Amino acid sequence: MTNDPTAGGGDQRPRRRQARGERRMAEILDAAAGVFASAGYEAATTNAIAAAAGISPGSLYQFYPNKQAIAQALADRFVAQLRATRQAAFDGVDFTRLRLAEVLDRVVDPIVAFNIANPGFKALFARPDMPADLTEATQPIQHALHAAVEELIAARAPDLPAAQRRRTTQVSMRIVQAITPLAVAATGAERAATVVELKKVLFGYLEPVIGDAPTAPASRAPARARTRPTSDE
Amino acid sequence: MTNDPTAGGGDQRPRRRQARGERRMAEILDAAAGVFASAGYEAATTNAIAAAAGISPGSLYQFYPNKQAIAQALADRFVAQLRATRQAAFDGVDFTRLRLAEVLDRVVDPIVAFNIANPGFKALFARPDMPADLTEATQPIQHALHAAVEELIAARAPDLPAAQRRRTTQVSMRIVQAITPLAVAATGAERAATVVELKKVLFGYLEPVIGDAPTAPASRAPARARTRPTSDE
DNA sequence: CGAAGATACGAGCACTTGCTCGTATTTGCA
DNA sequence: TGCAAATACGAGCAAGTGCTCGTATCTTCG
Repeated sequence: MTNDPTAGGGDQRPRRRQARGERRMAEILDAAAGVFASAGYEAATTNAIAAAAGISPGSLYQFYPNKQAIAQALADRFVAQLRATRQAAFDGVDFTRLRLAEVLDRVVDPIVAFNIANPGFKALFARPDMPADLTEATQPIQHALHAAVEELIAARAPDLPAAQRRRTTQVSMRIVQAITPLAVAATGAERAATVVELKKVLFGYLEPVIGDAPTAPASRAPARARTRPTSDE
Repeated sequence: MTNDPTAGGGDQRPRRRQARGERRMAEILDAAAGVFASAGYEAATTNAIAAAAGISPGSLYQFYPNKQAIAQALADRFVAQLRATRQAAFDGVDFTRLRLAEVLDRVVDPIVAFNIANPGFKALFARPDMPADLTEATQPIQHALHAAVEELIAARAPDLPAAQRRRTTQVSMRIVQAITPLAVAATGAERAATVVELKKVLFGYLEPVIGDAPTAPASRAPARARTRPTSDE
């Protein structure tokens, strides 16, 4: 996604890579994820990333022109994984035929799992200490997630005014963003209990709005909510 | 609070200040609050703070020995205000005799108002890009808040297991921390609507735990919850 | 008044950061 | 095998940071 040789008209030819080089680039991203996760974007030094990857600073700059390009490539990698996660959770599922508790299970669990599997993700995306253009890279997927959630709410509560629906969506996403780190930081039973709390919060907030019971009969043909295509990507 | 001449046995005598100097120190903190708010702790430069305060870097260091001391003094100032806010909201109030909706009004509104009145606060306390000892400065007040909330929950739900009570407290506070910035960023009706959403979230989460109705009869003598002294400060 | 100390200045020091450059080694391919 | 390109190195540069220092002015108070 980042090193497409045909992309970027303004750039010089993006240099032929050997298989070894491709591997190095992935290793660098792995190292960068760890360094970003534990230090944040600003505090993470390129020398530290190079050291973590087991190479010299000069070698690092053979593959990425600057620090931001590293973060960008890492962000692209995260975005791709998150997109896949989102698709697995949302696409092809008719949320009008599930109980709210089931909906929450299907949506929350993959998100938590993703954050556990990718420790650097939150550090890179949720921290406020990064250049604006880096934050922009995350916006497509943020928007896609927001749209998916808002669509879910619209399907179950078609009469909710648009402004209120937007607020409900925004608040719900903030809740997930706020509580997920708690679950990630915990382990074992405490982590599971935290996830349960997260779902309780969402249930208590959303139940009055979109109801607990399915809004569509279980034996009907697929409702429109699943066939409406997502607008981005 | 920071420059108590009798405190800090290991330090040299902390220099006699003229009234002018005291004013300068306050001006420096005002300037620092703005710079920290817009740039974050790491990105904020001492030269920028000095410039914002209208003085030279050298003059700045006549009053604060280093950058962290500035942040520390600013944090102390915020903590004092937040403590006053918390006392006004919690002390002398018997939360067992109020409906949950009233409890939320009494607790949430001052917190939101405080965050609106002190834009630098969140920048200094909620950002992850600061030294650990700086974060520690915020812990007394964080703990006091946590204790106050946990006590509130304990008063209304005495049978809740301690571990669950702690989780409920932690999650509730995270929710406030996550949604409050949304309210601060909004204005007018949208801000009010966001605060309403925040209270809805808390109500939906807490109502199954601590109930909506008062847990103590309205005509009794003051219950224990208000007389138990707070342990810190 | 006059001296001690508080306040003020701003060039610049010591250090760190992202990044470069000259050079050496390895790989792919004819 | 030979050679061009890719990979690798690491000392060190330019810029930016927190902070210092020598010096000058202003306040306080005997």
